Amino acid sequence: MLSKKTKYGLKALTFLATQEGRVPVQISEIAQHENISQKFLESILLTLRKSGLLGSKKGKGGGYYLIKDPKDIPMTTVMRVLEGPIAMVPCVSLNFYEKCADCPDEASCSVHKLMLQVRDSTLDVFRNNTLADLVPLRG
Amino acid sequence: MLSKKTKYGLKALTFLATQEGRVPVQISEIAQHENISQKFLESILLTLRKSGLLGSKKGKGGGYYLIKDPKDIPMTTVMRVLEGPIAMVPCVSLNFYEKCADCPDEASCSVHKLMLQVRDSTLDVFRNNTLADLVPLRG
DNA sequence: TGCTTACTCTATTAAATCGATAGGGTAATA
DNA sequence: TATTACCCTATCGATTTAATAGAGTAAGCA
Repeated sequence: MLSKKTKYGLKALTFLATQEGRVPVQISEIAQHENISQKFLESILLTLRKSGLLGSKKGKGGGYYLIKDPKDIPMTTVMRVLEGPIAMVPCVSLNFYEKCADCPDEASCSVHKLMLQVRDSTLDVFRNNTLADLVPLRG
Repeated sequence: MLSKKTKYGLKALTFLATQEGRVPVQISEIAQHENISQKFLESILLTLRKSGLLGSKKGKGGGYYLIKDPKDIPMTTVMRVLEGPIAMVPCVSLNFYEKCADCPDEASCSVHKLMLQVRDSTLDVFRNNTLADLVPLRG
């Protein structure tokens, strides 16, 4: 299951990507527009800022804004920041690898074999999408 | 994350698929061979039996056995029984569809758009694998 | 019949995670 | 210097997960 944190984070990023230029947008505006609990969104935007995807400006006229062009933000990066590992099992994770305690041999593990394929296909999707691809075309 | 329930279930099914014929295998034997808590495995095997993937035999010489040929058991079925929805979000699920409470329009939802692609690619993997494909070749 | 084996089912538990909320702190700006 | 709006910590209830305990029941065999 995709966590609400990730879901809200994606929506917030998409919303910021639709803004003209890099004008700071207030948390309250994003929260209202996307139907998100404002306080919860605060912590999510904080995470995104710390990861380098967003910048922030304090005081009047402040808010959050994208640092890079949406076209240059691959979904692999976004997903790893928000959701963590892309793989369903640590033993097939590229960035969060961990050996299974119970499994004596990865090469002959049926779960490993299957989950490797899932990881690769999911990774393909995220690599082929940038934040710009998520923005709906305006009619 | 893949739950341990699914992980253990997959290992148990794979183990049963390596057995000659349809001889019942005791829970204790599977648990021991795959390093799984026996009691936990019990409940998993029960689920698999109720879903029609496994048969069971009580009393002496009893145990669990595959009902169908491993080649005829697609991973989509197995995953849905053990893990539930394949989609990461209910609004793109084929078998467990549910509308998002917060999202006014799926067609213009960035999360929906992305997760649809992930679902399709993951589904491809599961459709192209049967239980037989998970069994390691014996050297 | 009676004993053993091994599956069946319910209940309980501890731990972890999730989603949300509360409330004060602090930096920047007009 | 007052206001705005981000920053940070703590807490909380609900849910889920993984595991455990223990009693019940059907099947086979002597």
